[in-house]
Amino acid sequence: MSTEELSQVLRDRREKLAELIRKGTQPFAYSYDRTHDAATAASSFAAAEEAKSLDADGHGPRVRVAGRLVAWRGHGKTAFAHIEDRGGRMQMYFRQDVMGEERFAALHFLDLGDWVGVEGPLFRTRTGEVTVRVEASTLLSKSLRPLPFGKTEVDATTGEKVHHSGFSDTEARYRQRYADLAVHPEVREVFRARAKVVTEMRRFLDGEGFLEVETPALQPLYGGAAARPFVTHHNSLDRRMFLRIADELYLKRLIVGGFERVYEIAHNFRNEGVDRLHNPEFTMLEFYQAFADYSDVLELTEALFGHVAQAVIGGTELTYQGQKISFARPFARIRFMEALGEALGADPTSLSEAELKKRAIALHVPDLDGAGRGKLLDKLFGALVEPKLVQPTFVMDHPIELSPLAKPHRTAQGVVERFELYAMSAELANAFSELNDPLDQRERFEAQRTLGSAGDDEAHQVDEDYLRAMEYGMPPTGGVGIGIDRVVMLLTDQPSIRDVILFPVLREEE
RNA sequence: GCGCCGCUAGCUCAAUUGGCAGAGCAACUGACUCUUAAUCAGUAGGUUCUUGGUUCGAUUCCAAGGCGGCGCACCA
Repeated sequence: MSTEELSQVLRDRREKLAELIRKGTQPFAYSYDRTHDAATAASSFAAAEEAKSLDADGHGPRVRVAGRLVAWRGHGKTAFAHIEDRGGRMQMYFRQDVMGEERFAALHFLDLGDWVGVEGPLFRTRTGEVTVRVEASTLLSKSLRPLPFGKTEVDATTGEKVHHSGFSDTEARYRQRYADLAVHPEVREVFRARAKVVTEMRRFLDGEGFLEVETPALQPLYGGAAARPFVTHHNSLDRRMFLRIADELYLKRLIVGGFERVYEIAHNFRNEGVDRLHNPEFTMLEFYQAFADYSDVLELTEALFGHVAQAVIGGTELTYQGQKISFARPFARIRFMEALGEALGADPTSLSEAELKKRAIALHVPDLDGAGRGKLLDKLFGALVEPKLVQPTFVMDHPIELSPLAKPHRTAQGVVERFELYAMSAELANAFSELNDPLDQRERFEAQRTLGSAGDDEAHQVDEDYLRAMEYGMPPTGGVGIGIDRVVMLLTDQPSIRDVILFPVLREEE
């Protein structure tokens, strides 16, 4: 793009850059040797005050700090500014009589968004803020495009932060996440919290003796969930391949192989709609424990949630979008059929398929064409019970038709040993006593194949290799999948899954 | 896929019934040696998402399209 085509603000910056280069300044430095970040500088000054080691002018330790220039207030022969680095914000005080005329004049070439390094002693201003009395400043990288900085004011009476202007266009914030992050420290905090969630899940499972593994994202057959896949092609093998919709079947192969406790934090890909709770690419934790059933892994799931909540938000109580939610153990437990029966006013097992369909139609549940008994039960549950599940609730023992990979319930008819954890009316986790009878598994696959040929494009595929693995012998196993993005949404009070994924899927720009 | 809402300066937003497209912040020029939404004076900055239509005249009305948000559907 030629200079003439650029808007005025962009042109100004390029002209400044050209002028800097003419003056012999390197506008894109190679490195900067800093001694402190904003946080360590502030604490070292506080320590010096405590030790009464400030000099006669009130100066504490000398520091070299570096960061992005985020605020500038010029006052003639002095100026105040803030830089922001990993440790927070740090104020700088520039004086012509301290820096000398030439260095002070060079500040004219700085813009908000520039990366700078400064050096000088720390002191406390009249208003009490720890500040660098800048003796020398170095431009580290010139910003050629203005960042959409807002301004924040602290309300004198309430003490609350008031935001002025700023960067609020959601589309631009998702597309230009770098700018969103650059001007919104609170967005950076969300993703720090996300990293902590993942770290703490690992720490918890490692502590329980689980082995972290990696299984294929590129799969010859997809499975482990009911979803449409992304299809791709391997050129040199000339073979169709799928991006995984789940890692479940691979993890259970590893259980067959003798790893008794395994887990994976995996990206799954599902070729489906995008909304507040769904991104086509998302992150799931799955873990499998040999010799355990779903009751055992339910206990483990509760403990894991407790551990993560404690580590990330310091407790089990939180507010999500204005609603108080408690992750204090034990979580509520309801049986799928009982909860549905209560909502229907009739035992769903005693209702015929036609009767169920009539009920669904009466509730204006759409898209019932070709829905079998399992799907009808699921639709009715989704319409009648799910919206009520705001507090963490384990929904137990689902209809067998819905769960082709789960073991039949040891006492109840027509259901499997399965639980899903719900909170804020969204599914957070899904688990079963894993089906380990290869003959039963084959029958379930065949039933899925029938559904598939009847037009259900989410029906499970028959995975012969998985059946072969199970024939070698799979120990009784409990397995759990947890949607990490949704857990992060909850713990960080974010309304959309896009707010916890750095680069969410969007349509093409323009 | 359907419905509703939105798209105007770098950012956040105005614009009467269809009548010269404006403000705050950012930018630029100047003043100012403890400010913090610094202040004060001045200047500049526009493909009003795109295409087409109606009209003497369209940011405004109509049609189609694009992108986004929300809701619905889909997502066991």
